[in-house]
Parts: sequence; structure tokens; C-alpha cells
Amino acid sequence: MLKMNKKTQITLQDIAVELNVTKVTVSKALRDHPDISKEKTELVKETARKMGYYPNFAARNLSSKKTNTIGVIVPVIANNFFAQVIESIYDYAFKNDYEIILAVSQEDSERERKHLETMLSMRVDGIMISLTEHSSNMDMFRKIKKMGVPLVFFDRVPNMKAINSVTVDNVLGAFIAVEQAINKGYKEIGFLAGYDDINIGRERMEGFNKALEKYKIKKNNKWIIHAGYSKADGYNGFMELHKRGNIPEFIFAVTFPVALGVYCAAEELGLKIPTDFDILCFGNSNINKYLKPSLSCIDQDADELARQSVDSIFNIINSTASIRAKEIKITPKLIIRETCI
Amino acid sequence: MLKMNKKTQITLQDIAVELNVTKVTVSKALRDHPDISKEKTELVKETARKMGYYPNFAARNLSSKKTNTIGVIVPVIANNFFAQVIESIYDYAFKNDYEIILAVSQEDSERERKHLETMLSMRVDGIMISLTEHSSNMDMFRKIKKMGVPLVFFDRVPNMKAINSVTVDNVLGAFIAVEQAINKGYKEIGFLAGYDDINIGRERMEGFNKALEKYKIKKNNKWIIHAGYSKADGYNGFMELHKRGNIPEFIFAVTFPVALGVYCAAEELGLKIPTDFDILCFGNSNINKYLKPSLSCIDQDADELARQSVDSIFNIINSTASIRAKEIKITPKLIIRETCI
DNA sequence: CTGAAAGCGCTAACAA
DNA sequence: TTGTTAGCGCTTTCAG
Repeated sequence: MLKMNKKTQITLQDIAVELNVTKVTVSKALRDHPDISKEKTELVKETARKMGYYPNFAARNLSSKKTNTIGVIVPVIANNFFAQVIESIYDYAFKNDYEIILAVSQEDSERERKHLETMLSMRVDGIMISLTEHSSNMDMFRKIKKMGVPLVFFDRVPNMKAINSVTVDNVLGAFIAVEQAINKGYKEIGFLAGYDDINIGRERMEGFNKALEKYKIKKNNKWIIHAGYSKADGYNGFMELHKRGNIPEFIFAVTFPVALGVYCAAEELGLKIPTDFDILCFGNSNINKYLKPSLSCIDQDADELARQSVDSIFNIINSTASIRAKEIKITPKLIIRETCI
Repeated sequence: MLKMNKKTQITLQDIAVELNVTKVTVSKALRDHPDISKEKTELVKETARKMGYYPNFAARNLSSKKTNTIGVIVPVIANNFFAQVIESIYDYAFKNDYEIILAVSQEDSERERKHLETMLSMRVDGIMISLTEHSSNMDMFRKIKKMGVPLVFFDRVPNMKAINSVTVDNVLGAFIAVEQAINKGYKEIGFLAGYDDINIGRERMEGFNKALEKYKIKKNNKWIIHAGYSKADGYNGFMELHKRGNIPEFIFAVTFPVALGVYCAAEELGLKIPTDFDILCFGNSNINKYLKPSLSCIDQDADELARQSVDSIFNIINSTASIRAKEIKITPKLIIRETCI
């Protein structure tokens, strides 16, 4: 009854025996440690390859206290903006020899909390997160900060002092969107807005208000709907607007999915864009130029957001001294297509 | 010079000391081991929570030889189909208390290989993969099989015997797409096809051929373009078709992004769909009903694909005896919108 | 340049 | 019901 049925995993020891050295030598060689001679290093590597050795990360992490891994939590994946951000994050991480542990909160702050705990248990070297649409676990974040785990928020960030964040300038973006509508001559301006719980809702509302104020346009609360950021929210929001009576000349949508919901509702109601009402949204999508009419929007550079976020977390991870929290803002830009032209 | 500056990580031992028991007791309590009394278990958990304890997964994995983790490799994320599949995979895994390690090959088989090695090093309990568009590392897969690591291919699978796979019935899907066009009366039928390297290209071509044969339609190679599966490929493919002379009455696009590229090219060329030519594609997207004209397609159920794949890998992981490789095929369905109606 | 010893934090037998 | 003893596979001192 020898130990034969164990699912054999090749270890440093196995290679060491094969080569008549100790596992320390093998370990060093595999990591290109200067202690080991060039030839021996090559020999070790070659043997390891031949034997089908794959270093056990768990063991390595345990003894080295480093995982070369960063945790990323997003509210959703099947969304053009987030899909692009995630893809870019993966790319930058890969180029820096880091692994990404991705988790999806599904806009559920309870799931979010669990994922944060998992990341902590995995001892990731840092955490990047974009919050759920409602509130969030500030206590958890404070705890994480206190534990000294590098933390960077991106796009959807909490209302907290001294945090690292990378966001698009939402106030500015909303402002220029509404300004565009006003310049075009619209006076009846509606907003399918988010909630104040999270920065993107709060700040886009702020930009909206600013533009109305600056141009002395009367704000009509009947034309402002507070809902979420999804397609369904846009659909329902527009239906509600329609039910309330005459719809405004122009609608600003808080996100691209919301605008999509509006297109859908309008079609059902037999309303034509931009003749019956006009629209513009915050957030681009690789498909909105194919819509009829193609949708003008406030473009947020997903790749840039990802790059800045990754840079930011690496800076924190690699700095010896604790560095000052940094809030990075990316400037959005207006892209005019067939709506609100 | 006490060891004070170590970034303190709360361990079982710390809790044990606090509670005047041994770490084994704590370990068991935290995992609801029946050995430990209810009250003590509660006490331990409460204390752990208070002390801010997070179990070290690396240590746990190392000693238990189980990671509760499955690795997923996809060619791309910023793609409606894959984004949905991934999101569903995450959801099913989460509900089964499994973590997902996601990696993106970017259609690059070299990256794919590296990711596979990483997964092996992480000792994931199983691997789910959708291949890059060109060939792939069959040797690597054979090695993985030999190592006894559960492996499931989904959507894009290799041409290999005895593998576990979950795919859409590509032959059938392509067949009914082309049949629809033929029934509509089209005789000039083109195909923006993929390559034979991978099942989706090969099988969709097979279905295309079958339909032409069955209905005795002449196949015109001038109208068949072999390119990739992306929007750019669709754009270039259509431009090439156009350059070659008169375009066919109908074009079957191998993927949704390819069809999108065609829309783009057609617009530039001033061609109208469906009057100048008609189109239908393999693969749905949550936005193609918004296109003008809205695009008819062969719908592949992303969620179903994900569910079957996850089920499949769990079956393998949880089965004691080695089970027979299983190839699961999902039946696609035709969705008619404004094209090819 | 190489190796011996210790231990990372945890779980899995087995004893008590 | 609890504790003892051994590692899991690797890296990290520190000696040679």
C-alpha cells in the first residue's frame, strides 16, 4: 500500500532529487536568483519543464507573503463600459505580471461585501473597486484602509475623505451635455437621472443643475426622474415621463443603457427621435453610432480610466512610505452624432 | 527591536490565545465542524469577527489541497456574447460557493498558454476555456487531461476526441439561417465566414454548405470571404466583397460583430439594407434590435451555455470515478426582425 | 555558489 | 468535545 494513488504534483523536491541538489537550489534557479550559476539555472529550468513542474502559488504566497494579484470588483460585466474597463485592466495587469481576481457584485452591496472579504482572504496585493449603485459598506472600506491594503476606487466611488480614486469628471460632463441642448435652443429639459447615493448620480445631477442655472433655464421637476442606471430603468423612466403628460423637448440620460431604454420605450409609443423629443446621454458605447438616430453622448475613456486605476494601485503597492491619497479626474468629451445636433 | 512592524495578519493562533484554546479548535469551529459545541462555535466566530480575522486562503489551500476555485479563459470580454457568458458563469459559481479566476487570451494563443499555466499553478479545481480564433495548444490540453485536471471547453472548442464541451449547434444554426434566406427567394448567397481553424468557423461553414446543397443553390466562391470574427473583419470583408464586383442579394455573417462591421461598411458605401442586399447573422446581442434595420439572427443562449458549462465542470470535479467525456450541444433558434423577413 | 533549518497559516489524522 | 503532532510546498535567513 504505497502512496500511489495520490494525484501527483511535481514539487521542487522532485526536481532536486532528479538533479542531485537541494530544493533550495532549485527554488533559486527557477526564480533566476543570482546565487545560482547560469548553466545550473538553465539545467534546472529545462528539467522542470520536462518534468511538467508548475510552481504551487499557494505555497509560494504563503512563504513569501506576496501574491502578485490584485482584486477587482465591478457591479456588472455585461455592460459595454465596464466590459471595456475590465478588458483594459486585464491587459495592463498582464503586461505587469500581475494576476487579476475579478468579482461581480451585481449591484448588490451584500455580495460586494462578501467579495471584499474573499479578496482579503486571498491576500491580494491591492483592491480596485467600482461600487454598487446604492450606498455601500463604508465600514468595510475603513477597515481595509486600516489594514493597510492598497485600495483604489474607480468610476463609482464613495463619499469619503482621503481615498484613492479615478473618475470621469461627471459634473463637467453633465454640464456640457446640457449646455449643448440649451445652445441648440431647447428650453424644456428633462433628466432621467440616477440617485444621490453614488457619485455618478449626484455629480451628474450637479452638472445638470449648473447648466440650467447658468443659462437661466427653469428646472421642471416633473421632467426629472430618479431611477437606476440600467436599460430597464431608462425604459420605465421614460414611460413614467410620458404618463405624466407632455414630455420635454430634450432628455439627458444618465447612462448609455438608460438611453437605450428610452429608445425602446419611444419606439413602442410611436415617438420619433429627434423630432418628437431629442436626447443625449452620459457614456459612450461602441454600438451607439449604429442606432437610428445615432446617439450623441459624453464620452468617457474606458481605457484611460483603466490605465490610471492600475497605475494608481501599482504606485501604492510599490511605494514604501505611505503616500497621500490621490483623486484623479478624467475629462470627458462631447461627441455629436445624429441626436441633439 | 520586537517584531512590531510586521503588517499584522490575524491568525488562528491569535484567536486561540484570546480564547484560551488551541488553534485546532478555532479552525474547526470556524468551519462548523461537528466536533465543536454550538456555543463554542458561536463564541469563536464572534471573536474572529471582532478581531478582524480573515482566513488565509493560501494556507488553507495548501493544507487542504482544494481551492474551491475554477479557472475561466476567454478570448475577449468586451463582446456582448462573452460578457454575458462570463457574467452568468460568475453568478452560478457564486451560488455554489466557488471562486472564478478569469483570464483573457485576447485571441492570442501564446497568452492563452501562459494563462493555462497560471491556472495550473493556482491549482484551480477545474478549467473552463473558450479558445482563441486560431488553432491552439493541443499539447497543453493533453497535458492538462493527463494531469487529471477537470477541463471543459465552451463555445470555441478544439478538434479533439474525448473532451468535455458545451457548444451551440453551429451546423444547425447556420443551416436554418441560410434556409430562411433561400425560402425568402434569394439565390445569390454570400457568407462572411470565419476560418476552418476553429469549430465555430468550420461548423457554420458546414451548415451553410448543407443548406445550399439541399436547395440546389449554386455556391459562388466569389461571395465567400474567410476572415475573423470581429467587427473589423466584417467591415473589411464586406469592402472586399464590394470591390470584387456585384454583391450578393443576401449575406450570412458568421458573428454579430461581423454583421455590425457590414452595417458600418454599407453605410459608408451608401448601400441600403435590406434593399441593396439583405443580411442575417449567427449570434444575438442585446442591442441588435435597436439597429436600423433591426437585425435578424441565430440566437445562442449565453446563459444556458454558461449554466451547462458550470454544471459540467462541477460534475467532473465532484465525481469520484472518472466519467465519460460529454459533448453538450445547445439548440440555437432563429429570431426574425427587420432583415431577411 | 550551495545547503540546512525554520517557518508561513492552515488542516488532517489520531490521541486523549 | 478538545488537543497533539505532522506536514502541505515553498521561500528566507544564515552557514558553509
